[in-house]
Amino acid sequence: MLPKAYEPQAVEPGIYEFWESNRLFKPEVNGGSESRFSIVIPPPNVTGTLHMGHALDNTIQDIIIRWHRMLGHKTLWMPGTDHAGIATQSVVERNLKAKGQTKYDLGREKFLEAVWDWANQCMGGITGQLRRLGVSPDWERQRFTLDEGCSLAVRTAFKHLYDKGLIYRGEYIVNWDPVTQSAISDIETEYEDEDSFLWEIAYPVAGGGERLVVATTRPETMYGDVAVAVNPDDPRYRHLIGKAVELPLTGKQIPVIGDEYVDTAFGTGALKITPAHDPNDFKIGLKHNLEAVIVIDEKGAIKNLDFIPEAVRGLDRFDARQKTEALLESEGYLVRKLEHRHRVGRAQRSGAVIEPLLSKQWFVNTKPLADQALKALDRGEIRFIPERWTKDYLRWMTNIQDWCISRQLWWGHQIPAWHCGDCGEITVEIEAPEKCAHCGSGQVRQDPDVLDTWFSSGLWPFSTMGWPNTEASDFRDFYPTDVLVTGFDIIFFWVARMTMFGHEMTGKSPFHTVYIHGLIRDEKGQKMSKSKGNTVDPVETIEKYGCDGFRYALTSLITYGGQDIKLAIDKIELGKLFANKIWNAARFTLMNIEDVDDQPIDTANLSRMDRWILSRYNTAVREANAMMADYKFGELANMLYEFIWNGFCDWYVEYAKKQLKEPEQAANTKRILLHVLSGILRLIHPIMPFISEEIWQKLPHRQDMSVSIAPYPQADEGLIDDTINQQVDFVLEMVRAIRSVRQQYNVPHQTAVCVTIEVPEPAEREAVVAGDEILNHFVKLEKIDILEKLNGKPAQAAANVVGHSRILVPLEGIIDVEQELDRLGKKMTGLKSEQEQLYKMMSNFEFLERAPQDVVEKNKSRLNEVNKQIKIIEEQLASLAG
RNA sequence: GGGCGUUUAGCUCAGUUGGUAGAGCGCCUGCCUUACAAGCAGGUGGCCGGUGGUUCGAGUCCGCCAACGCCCACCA
Repeated sequence: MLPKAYEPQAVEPGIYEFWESNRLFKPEVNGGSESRFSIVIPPPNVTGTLHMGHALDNTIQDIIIRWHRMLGHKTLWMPGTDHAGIATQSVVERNLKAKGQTKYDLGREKFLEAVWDWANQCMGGITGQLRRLGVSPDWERQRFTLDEGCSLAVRTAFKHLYDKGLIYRGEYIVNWDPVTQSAISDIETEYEDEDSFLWEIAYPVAGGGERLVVATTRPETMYGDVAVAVNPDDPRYRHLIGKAVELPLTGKQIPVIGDEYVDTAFGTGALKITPAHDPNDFKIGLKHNLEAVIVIDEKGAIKNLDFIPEAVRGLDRFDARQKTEALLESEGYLVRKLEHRHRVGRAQRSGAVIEPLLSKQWFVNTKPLADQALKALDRGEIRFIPERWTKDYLRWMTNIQDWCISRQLWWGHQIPAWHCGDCGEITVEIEAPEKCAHCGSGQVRQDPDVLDTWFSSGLWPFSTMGWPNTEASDFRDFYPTDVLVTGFDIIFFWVARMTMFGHEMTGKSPFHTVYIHGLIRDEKGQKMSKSKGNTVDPVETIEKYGCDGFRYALTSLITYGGQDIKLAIDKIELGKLFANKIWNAARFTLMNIEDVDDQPIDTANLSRMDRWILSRYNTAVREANAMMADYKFGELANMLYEFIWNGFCDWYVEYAKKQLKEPEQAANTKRILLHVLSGILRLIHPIMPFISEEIWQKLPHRQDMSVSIAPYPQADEGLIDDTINQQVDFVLEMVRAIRSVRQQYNVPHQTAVCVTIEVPEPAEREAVVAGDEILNHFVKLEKIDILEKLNGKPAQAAANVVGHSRILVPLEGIIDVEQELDRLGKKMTGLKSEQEQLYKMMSNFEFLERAPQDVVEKNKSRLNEVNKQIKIIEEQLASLAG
């Protein structure tokens, strides 16, 4: 006998172990299948911990994967982790710092060993947490972005792109993070408005008392100024173009140049040009052939250069800003300091203010790659769900900028480029070359930089499948993959890179569908973040509520439009209750079908409730498959909840109690209970894998060792019966109406009552007459009179209406006239307003003319019903008054 | 400056070919009915952000406005 309440914590770990040890997540469990289906996991950071975003993302993937596996497809979910360059290296550096060491103390080799140790130590953490989430990737295929195969893929791709001229090395302004001391890409920087100042500084014009006032948000960069630009159409300054101004505090002379870029309306209309520390100035500098003077070093400190005031040299850029301001003020160059709000770029990872810095880096020329991906989008080879993300993807791809891929880190894929010590040329090879390809010198040294983490992530859908070996069996069987599931925040970082690389390296889109889900927010709608301290730990939540309840909650909150999800604790609570409900429905069923035979359901011998539940069940099956195919997971979860709880439990199981006592029905009822329960377990399994498995193991006559490989139910259309549905639903509505009356007068549920039902409509009468046993069972009737027409009026009866029918419950002596008048009066008000609206429509000539016939008919019959109900209530009110 | 999303019952949210509103929680009432009190039954609760339009008919389509949120953009 099953325990009274479902205890997820007690069963979940054992079940996971059962799946894994039986290797049920391997595609080979459906070995003979022609159909293939594959997903690659968005590899979580190897040193990371599972957060709500992962939980949602992986639950969705697991639902899709489990469904396909149960459909019998050869299904692969490729798992793995990401080495996450900056994130991982920073952690190890921080740990070293706690010991008073830096990476330089260890040296590159020893440091990398330390990072590997750390990564290996962490590897089980995140994958263990994924297991706790119940997901079903093929762990035996687990990959790592820095493993041998992925590394080979990275070097191969790099060489391919380099040879094609799509990777180049050059000196440009990059986003420099002074904390990690590395370049980062454009999309790794985030801009936010911050309060600051606009400094106006006077640059004396050479040879005369005139002063040219520039406006800047970054006075500390002035030492790197090489010119002042004004708009050539600006009458205030036009005459100064070609002249020189003095760069305050330095004794330097710099030219005034004319450039249309300068906005005459902003600031003073004069722009200081610092090519080495501002991307726009860099462009202007190139255009005017200006030298770039680097005055801030990689740590963000002012360089030790002789033209810079001694007091400023070596200062951090923000201290230098203050010091410079002070110097300018004391020497009379500072004109004004205005409050100014402007956008400040910060490194996504470290939070440091980005220093635009001129430096030599590796870049991917992305335009040609993006073009291929865009063409594929045009051809419809890839689609986004929800569709609106297509536009974002398209816009970004269309305006794509070259991608800075080199990072001044040690942890990652070291760039497979070797510099020649003799001729200075670069040799790019997949394996380390012995000599320079250009001059044959043996003095070759590998480029010290590593690649952006997203470079290897971009190859993930095929590097994990064995590429560059295009004969690898996984590559042949499972590439391209089918669907990619992720959050919108990494469409540019990852999805775009995968499509670009996919087309370039394999000639194919790496997936045909990109399913984008919303962000998980806290119950107030705030973004969850460690710094805000509002994160909810999925693993803790699972421990507390059970994995299935949690997964149900997440799934039921997913919307068709992919909106962000506010994770309300109520919903998780509900998921837990739902699991318990399933548990108890199973408990009841199993208790009562111990001796069930293994014969098929005798469809020639079905009660009306039998036919009803089989019809509803098959409808649910049909819808479940359709919703799965359409990625409508929220609707799926809610539909199954409704069917299981309100359909199966509330009505069929209750009615089965009666049928089980009747010898001629018991055997078939047991078969039906088992059939529907087995179906429910399979239907719900992709969402709630543990409880469905736990119960599955206890089912009599089951064919499959695990529900995870049992066939997903397919609808038996022959059992879907709209007539029986409507008729039984009508009777159940009547049950509710009678219960309502009973409740109104506090009739104890054990007390049987007499009911008189007036059913003038033939169709309704047919339903009620055929369903009187149902009525009887659900409302404990002492006596039921079903009449076509009431003869006389029963005194002291409480009344209700359903359809065209009148329900009378004679409750002699108990009737409270006041209460009854009030109750019927309320009902009347509602009916009257509905009647009024219906009349209005039915008397509207244009409505009758233009509305579709079925709508007119529907209105007509509803009006009929409303009129009848009003009449009945009027009669009852009259009888009460009399 | 562009673009996107959200605005429906006290709360969290469904509502996809336009036919006048649903769920869960909460609240109120009655029940320990032999699967489940983590439950059962009954009930209360909404001019669907505002405004104009298309239509016989709009939560649902279109325009404008408002609030909140997000993304993108080199104005120093």
